[in-house]
Amino acid sequence: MSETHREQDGHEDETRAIHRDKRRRALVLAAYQLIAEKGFEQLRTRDVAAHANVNISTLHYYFTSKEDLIRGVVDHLLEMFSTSPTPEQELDDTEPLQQIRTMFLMTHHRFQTQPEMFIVLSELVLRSLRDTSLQPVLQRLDMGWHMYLQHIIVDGIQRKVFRANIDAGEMATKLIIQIKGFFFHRITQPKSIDFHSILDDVERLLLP
Amino acid sequence: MSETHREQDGHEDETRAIHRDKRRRALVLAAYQLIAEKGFEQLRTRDVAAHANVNISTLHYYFTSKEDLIRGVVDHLLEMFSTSPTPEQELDDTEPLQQIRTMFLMTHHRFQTQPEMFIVLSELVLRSLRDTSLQPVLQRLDMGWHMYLQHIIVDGIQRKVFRANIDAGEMATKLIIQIKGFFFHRITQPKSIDFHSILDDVERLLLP
Amino acid sequence: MSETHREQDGHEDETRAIHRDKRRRALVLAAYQLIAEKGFEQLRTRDVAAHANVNISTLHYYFTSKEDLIRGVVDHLLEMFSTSPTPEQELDDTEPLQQIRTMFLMTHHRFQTQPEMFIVLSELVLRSLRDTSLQPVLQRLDMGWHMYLQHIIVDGIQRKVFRANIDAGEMATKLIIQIKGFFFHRITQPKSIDFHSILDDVERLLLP
Amino acid sequence: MSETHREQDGHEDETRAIHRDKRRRALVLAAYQLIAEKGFEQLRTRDVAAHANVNISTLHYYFTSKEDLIRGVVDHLLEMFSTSPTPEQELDDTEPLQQIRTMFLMTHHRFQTQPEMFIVLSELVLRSLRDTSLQPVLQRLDMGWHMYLQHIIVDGIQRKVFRANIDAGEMATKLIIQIKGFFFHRITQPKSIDFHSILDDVERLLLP
DNA sequence: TATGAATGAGTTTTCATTCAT
DNA sequence: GATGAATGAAAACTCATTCAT
Repeated sequence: MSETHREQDGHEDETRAIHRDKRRRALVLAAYQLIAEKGFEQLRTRDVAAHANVNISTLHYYFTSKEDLIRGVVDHLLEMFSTSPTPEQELDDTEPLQQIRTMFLMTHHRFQTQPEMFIVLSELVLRSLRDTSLQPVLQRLDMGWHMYLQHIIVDGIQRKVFRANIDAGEMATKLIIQIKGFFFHRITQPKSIDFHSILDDVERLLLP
Repeated sequence: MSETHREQDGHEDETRAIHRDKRRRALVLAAYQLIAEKGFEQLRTRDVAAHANVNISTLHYYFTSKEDLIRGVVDHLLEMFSTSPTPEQELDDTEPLQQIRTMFLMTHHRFQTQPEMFIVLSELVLRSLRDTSLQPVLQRLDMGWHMYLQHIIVDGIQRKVFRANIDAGEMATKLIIQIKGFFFHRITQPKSIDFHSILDDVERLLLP
Repeated sequence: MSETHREQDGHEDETRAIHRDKRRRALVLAAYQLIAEKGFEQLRTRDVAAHANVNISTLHYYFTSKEDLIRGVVDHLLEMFSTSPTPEQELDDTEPLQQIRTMFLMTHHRFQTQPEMFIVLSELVLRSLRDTSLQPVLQRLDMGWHMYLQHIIVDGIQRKVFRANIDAGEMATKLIIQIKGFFFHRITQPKSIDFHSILDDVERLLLP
Repeated sequence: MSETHREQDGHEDETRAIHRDKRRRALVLAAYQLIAEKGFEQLRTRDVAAHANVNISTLHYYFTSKEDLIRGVVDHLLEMFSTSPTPEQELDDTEPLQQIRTMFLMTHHRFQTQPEMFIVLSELVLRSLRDTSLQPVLQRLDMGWHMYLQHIIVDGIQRKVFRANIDAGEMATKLIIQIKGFFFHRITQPKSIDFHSILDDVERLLLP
């Protein structure tokens, strides 16, 4: 019987898939924003549903449980982090130092424009202390970042732009620590330091 | 019944005050440990009471509310941070560089022996995003730390041990950021870097 | 779309009726099996639909409500009970004692091969305590059975195979009670007694 | 401190234990009656709490879960069955036949006065098909009954009141089946047969 | 005819808090 | 001081049913 409507079904399936995706996205986004706003401590499925303008049952139609929804948020966050600031294609075009700079500044730009990203990430970091399933996810995120930086640094050493005696892996970690520290410190001391000052130090560490 | 012991009232008051303090401490400690273990998200007053071996009503006898108990935890944490690693008296005795080193190593030592302190602190930092009453508390904590470091750095500059062109306040902030970053990074990447390597960089930033 | 096939409407109606019946049957059967498996307490329309490989909405297209579906199950059960073991046509051919025996053994055979029938029936018996609409249905089922047995017994008495002083109606009830008791006891004590032993007693009650 | 109130505490503890028991009993009784009234299918913790005149939370203060409450009902039912109709002490005093009779009549009397007992028991029997933890409980109940009857029958055979060629164990089972069958049949056919008629048959089976 | 989406009303369970003793 | 008892409000989750297509 479905065969008589095959072409329509195809379209309908597509439309439905899109609709489904939309709703899921809306719910994940609502959850994401509420986590940023209130933390996991005050995250309520009701609020999420309300923010997505759907009934609480609808939330459970798309996500089997609160944890399932949170998994959706984690995926969303990962996606956000993986999008813009890893412009690998430009690796050969630009000077290594400039690349480091760009990366720092892009990250900083995201602090300003999308602070929720870092808040939700921090919430997840603390949560990973209890929820072991988060650990590999966060480690992969760090690793991707680390590898990207290490790559640039190795390149810089080879080009003799950076000091020869740098341990690239260690240095990459140090850069990450600088950024994490800067952000985490910012939460309590929003105006304590200029990000460029950090960047200057970083350059000093890299250049001969 | 207090009437039967009227003469001893003075002593009893004292005893009671001590007892009261003991109970409060026990409850705060239980809460503190549970926050470190499970985070605010999973903090339950019943669990706190159970860990302190008292009835849940007893908890509410000593703390009017859960928030009141958390305030107690904050005070406790502040006390812990203010105790050992601010040996101000030794400021003149020692070399500034050695003081910086000692401070870094003492903090690191606390990471190892009392990781809960940093976990609870992190939980509070995130919580301060919503609970504004925490902000001044955490700012004061940072400030105390900052002033201590700034003091050493100024001293180091005057003694010409440190570079002359250092902005002492900014540098103090940078040191704090290094430590915060190191700790926060540790949660997800426990074995990524040796703390001494960070310390080496810090020295390089300070020395001429 | 039905307009495009207008001429075939007659045939289609038939096909549709058949299809409709198929679907209903599939749903009823799924419900029947799930009641046997999990009881009314755990009967879920979603599970029924899933077992029949249709969408939950499809279930509601064929049955206006859960209760409607259950009515379908009752009808199905009644049909099952009315099919085989009432071979009325053979009544004159066989010896009354043999007929009783056959009936007992056929019922027993159904215990073994289709235990769900008796489980679902028991569930319905208990349900009839609350759902009065079930009462006449179950009473009719019993009555049919009773009349069949009574018929045989009367015949046996007339043929002087059975004792003359038997109250045929009462005896029929007693036989039913034996079977019901045997089955209900079996649920908790599956291996406590051989069915033939019961049958022997029954014969003793009937024969002079 | 508790030592100063030791005697009072003792009394209080006692009073509390009594109170606690009362509440638990009230809740179990409410559940028991609601199961008899509506079956497990319609058993709601809210209704139970309402019937016991307590808040739903109070129910959960005394029973960790609905299943826990049901366990309480099972215990209650077991207690009810174990109380009156096992007058073992009179075993030697009375004639075996009279004992059998008494037992049948007492059971019948309970049918009339406390039909819920048998309804709840039947609900549990069906539930035991899914909840295996009920199986040993119900088996023990049957076994106790069985042993009691077997005991009487053996005694009757020895006293030459009963037929010599009786298999006491089997006969005990048959008697139980008669009673179960009678009860279960009664649900759908309340007025189909006189219990004494069953009893007469039983006597015929036992006596020479 | 069939279904994915959506939901209202309810289900058990939890939890901070209060009360009487 | 301390506690067992009790609870209102809310939590996540469920389920039969409806609706639009």
